[in-house]
Amino acid sequence: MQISSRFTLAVHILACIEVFKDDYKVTSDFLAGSTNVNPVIVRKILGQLKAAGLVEVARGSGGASVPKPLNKISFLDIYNAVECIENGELFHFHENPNAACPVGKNIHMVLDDKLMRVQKAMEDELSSITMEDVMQKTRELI
Amino acid sequence: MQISSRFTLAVHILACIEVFKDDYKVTSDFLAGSTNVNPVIVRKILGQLKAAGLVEVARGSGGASVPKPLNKISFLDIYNAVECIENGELFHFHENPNAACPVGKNIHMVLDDKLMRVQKAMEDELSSITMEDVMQKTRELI
DNA sequence: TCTAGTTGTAATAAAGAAAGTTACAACAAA
DNA sequence: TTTGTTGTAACTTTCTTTATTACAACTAGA
Repeated sequence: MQISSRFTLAVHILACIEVFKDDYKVTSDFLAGSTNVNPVIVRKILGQLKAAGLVEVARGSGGASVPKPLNKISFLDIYNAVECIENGELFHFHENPNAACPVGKNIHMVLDDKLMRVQKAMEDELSSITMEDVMQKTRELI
Repeated sequence: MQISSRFTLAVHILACIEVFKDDYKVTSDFLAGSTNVNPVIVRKILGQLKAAGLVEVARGSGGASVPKPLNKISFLDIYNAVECIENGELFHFHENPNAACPVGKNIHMVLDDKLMRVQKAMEDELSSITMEDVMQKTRELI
């Protein structure tokens, strides 16, 4: 199972806001045009980013902006903002293993810390990448 | 989005085979009892593990066994066996970003290597954990 | 050889998540 | 007041996961 495209979409949106901030009012329709995604979906993601303090959205007049320095916005911040993971756990466990079986009874105790190590390795790497890195490479390529 | 429970299920199944190998014929029904999962699902996962060379399953007479040393079976082996990820990519990208937009045109070039770093960090951690670690802790707890 | 138990697999259903779409009230600036 | 935008609800479509039933193919042992 893959991590949903909301994450790459959110990064794309933040990059767009930054690239076009001086020349355009960056509305959900504008962003929908660049991402090729439905404007309502864009607005939902903007809402999640806003709740996490990663964007500001002008009600009524329209347009989004980024209120923080880009090197303070990590991929982990974005991931946590848009990827609503149950209990914050990356791995989904099969429900109700048989407590009458010595393996079933202990499987959670055995695996939980190991799965958490894997999740943490991924999150650590996510937190090492920022929107500043994205913008640097984007500007190189433009 | 979470990684499907097939992974934890597969680890549970391998642990069961190992714990009960001397005392029981470990059939899909037996495993279904311990995991509390439908026997057909268990057989599907056994099929995937078999295709990856991680178990052997006796056709007809029934029963599964592990043909490799447990320290040679990493979580990454199991993950790759059961988690059928599209193109092997952890992150799902939004389709067809607008090539007429400077951001949309370059978003893949900008993100692909960064996303791969995250995926690799996760896979490296997965490959550092083996079924031997699982069995050691399981035996401690039993 | 026959029987009993098991595997492999197809077909189908049920449930949940993701993404698209339409519609519209609330809002703010000109 | 008009115009364009946001926030959100409601509904749909599509896809994935898991469950379930059914059964042919298979093997060991009686």
